[in-house]
Amino acid sequence: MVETRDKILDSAEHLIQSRGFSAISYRDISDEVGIRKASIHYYFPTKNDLAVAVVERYRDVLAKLMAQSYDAHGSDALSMLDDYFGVYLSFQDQPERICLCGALAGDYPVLASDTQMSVDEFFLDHENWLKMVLETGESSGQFKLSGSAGEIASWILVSLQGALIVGRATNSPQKIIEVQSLLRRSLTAPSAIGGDIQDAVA
Amino acid sequence: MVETRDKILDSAEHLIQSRGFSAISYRDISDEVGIRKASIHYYFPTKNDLAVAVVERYRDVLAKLMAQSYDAHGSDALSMLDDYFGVYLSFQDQPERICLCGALAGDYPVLASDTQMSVDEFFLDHENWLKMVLETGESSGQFKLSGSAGEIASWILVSLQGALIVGRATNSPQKIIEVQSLLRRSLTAPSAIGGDIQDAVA
DNA sequence: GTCTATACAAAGATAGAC
DNA sequence: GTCTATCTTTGTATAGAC
Repeated sequence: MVETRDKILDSAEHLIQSRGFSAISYRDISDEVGIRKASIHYYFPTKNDLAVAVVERYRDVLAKLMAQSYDAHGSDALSMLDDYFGVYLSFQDQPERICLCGALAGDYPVLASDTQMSVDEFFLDHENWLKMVLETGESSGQFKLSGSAGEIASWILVSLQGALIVGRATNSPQKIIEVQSLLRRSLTAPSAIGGDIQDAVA
Repeated sequence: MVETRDKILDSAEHLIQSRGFSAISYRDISDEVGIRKASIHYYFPTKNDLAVAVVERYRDVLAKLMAQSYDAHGSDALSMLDDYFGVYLSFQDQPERICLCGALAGDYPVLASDTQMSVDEFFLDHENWLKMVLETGESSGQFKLSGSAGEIASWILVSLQGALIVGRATNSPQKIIEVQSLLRRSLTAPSAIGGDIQDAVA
């Protein structure tokens, strides 16, 4: 049986992803869950309490996914990268939604400080994990890095977050696939293959 | 002398950039401009009217910048690209702000349809201009494209927008410089220079 | 063109019955 | 735990005087 608390979190999560934190209300959530506004306050006294809980749960889900990916193929950086891309690919059949923390980052200055901290840590989690993946791939020879692992990790993150946000506004969900393809290429192709070598040397 | 209408637009613009569209009110603007709420309604009857006007002005400013860049060095793609990067670099000394249309894209589903259209067109303007720059650079040999010009134009746009949004949330304004450096490298370096060639051939 | 005044709806939040 | 009822503030928007 699904707890009321979880239903509230589910509703809040997707409403924030779809409309943004400032634009949603206790009324929106109570309509969806089928309870009264006051009942939400029982679980989450303030809107900020709700925000923190939603982000923490979201962080955990993603952290588990990343940990599982590492367990499954911790020495295969390309597979881990593809697992990470898969998270963003899953937004394709929910074109109204973007990453929860991407959405909250849009409202960042109006969030309470503990919500800000959670969002911040979400991004750092991902950057650190991606950095590990890139270093693994560089060691194994799968990747050829054109900059520091940390910088490229950050680039991957912002590219994908940006693709979700801009892609939603331009009705182009394929942006995510395109970005993934280009990122993959720039990491795996040391370029200058075949006919290009002459140009590179010249 | 600065018109009241322009003061309102100035205030609305930076408030949206800083806090997001849903989070700002006529009161916020009236406080800043020093007039009454009702006076804002004289110029912009509805909040949506205000949003459209702010976006249209912003679009025009950027379109003029891009046109000027083309006039100044229409055959030097690298200079045009650096001009474009300069727009995003200018956010470094205003760390609370992001691109107006990046901010509005975060609220996209709750915007009225004509505001949505303007935001959409803003992004298309930039993609098209970047595509032209990339094609120019490819023709002249300045750039070596690892995908279609359109795809890479989109990638540049989403990378920079993402860098602004995530960079604000992680207090890392240097993300913008890092992304620019990596983008520039991936466009200008056919990689495999010097010692790397052996690896590429192997 | 800017103001005061106000209408009306919606917001977050709390008290207290059940 | 969930409800009804209510408080208080804030929001968008309008009417009409000056």
